[in-house]
Amino acid sequence: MSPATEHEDPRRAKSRARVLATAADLLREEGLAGLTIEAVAARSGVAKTTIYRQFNDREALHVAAVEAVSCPVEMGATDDLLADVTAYCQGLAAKLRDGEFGGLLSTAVDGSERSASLSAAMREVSAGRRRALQQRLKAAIAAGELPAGTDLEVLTSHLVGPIFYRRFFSREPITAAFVARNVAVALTPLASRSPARPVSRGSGGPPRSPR
Amino acid sequence: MSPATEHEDPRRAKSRARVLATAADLLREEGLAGLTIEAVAARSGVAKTTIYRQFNDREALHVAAVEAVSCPVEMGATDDLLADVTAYCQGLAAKLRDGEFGGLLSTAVDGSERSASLSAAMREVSAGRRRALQQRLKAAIAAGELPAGTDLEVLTSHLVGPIFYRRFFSREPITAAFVARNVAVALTPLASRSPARPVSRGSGGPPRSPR
DNA sequence: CTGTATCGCTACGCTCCCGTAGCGAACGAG
DNA sequence: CTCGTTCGCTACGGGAGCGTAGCGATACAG
Repeated sequence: MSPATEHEDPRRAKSRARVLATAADLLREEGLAGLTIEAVAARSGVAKTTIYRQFNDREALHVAAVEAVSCPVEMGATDDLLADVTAYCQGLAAKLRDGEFGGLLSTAVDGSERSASLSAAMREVSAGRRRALQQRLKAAIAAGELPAGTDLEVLTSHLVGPIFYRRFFSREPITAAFVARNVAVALTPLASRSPARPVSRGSGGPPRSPR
Repeated sequence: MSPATEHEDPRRAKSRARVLATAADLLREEGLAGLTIEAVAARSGVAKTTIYRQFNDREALHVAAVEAVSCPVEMGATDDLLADVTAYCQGLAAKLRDGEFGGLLSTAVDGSERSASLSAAMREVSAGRRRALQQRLKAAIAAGELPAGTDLEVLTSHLVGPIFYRRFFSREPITAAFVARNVAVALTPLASRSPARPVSRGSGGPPRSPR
């Protein structure tokens, strides 16, 4: 936006940080309906006028709040593809479960339906989060851990799609066991059968948390 | 609720139908924020007071609207598992793409985060929609089209999860080609290799609709 | 035909939120 | 130290929406 990273008045930066943090809290606690400029002002201690000086309207604030919580998931790089990907998906599941991320995302889903800028932000945040996964899978192909013709688009969908689906639509608990099974089923038929690791179904997590 | 299906005053039923239809329209067009009793009254022609006589508050109306549009997807029962499931998923994708269903669901995602009753409604609608798919897959196991140990929970997640993920999170277009590839990748490694149908990757839909 | 349920209408008090304006005080940069 | 920016504060007019109350008119049931 501003040409280069110019010196920004620290007061301005501090205000914005507090506003964005408060906005995220409000979205998480009360949903899209709870994000009002007045509520943000009251809770953050930043004056309403000051907020309007940095954000044109509620939507701009929402977009900024979503972008600010991009929430990357770490990706290991061992020689064990299944372990790396499983760890990644477990990390993603954990962030969706109890982080502030899930509550925030749900508001963005509704907002994106009718706001081009929010929709774009969602697309970007989403793509950015999957990038690490994509790269690991590409490396796996290069290393021969996955067949050359593997459809990465579909494979990543299989890995992360079900987690989101459970979290926001079917609303069943995302157990570690489910995530592990999900990854195993997606990868095992593709991976060159390694001799030492049969990847039995249902492995990986606690033996199946009852509820 | 009422003991048996007692005779309901047709006036009451008609009011409710009009209110629910209008509520769905409003949700689709303006999101969760657009669902106000006053707006429903103004657009539906049903008086505000009448609405309050049947729905306690905005949330009750939202729940009822979501339940009313349960939107089942048809499931074929030929002897071709891949074809049946692909058709099902294409139908689901179509409803999410351009039906009123997608816009409605997005509002329910946000609402479910903070409303137990909406969350329950989502769970139920979700489960109901998948039931046909589950049954077809179970029949496939019985018929030997799928191995006995198949994890149905994970498999259905692979089939429908990616479609929802694309629609609401990554916000990429859900092409027929993608759906077809998704189903093929999920089913092919499991299905007993039928002699006549190699299921090449990328098949099934129109050769890849550009946008 | 008669009683009852439901309707639409109007009006009300209340709360919340929007977005803007003008002010003096406080802070950071040079 | 001085200048310019940013801040917090107060105040305002206006618009929506909530949920309730009371009214006569009307459509259904027996």
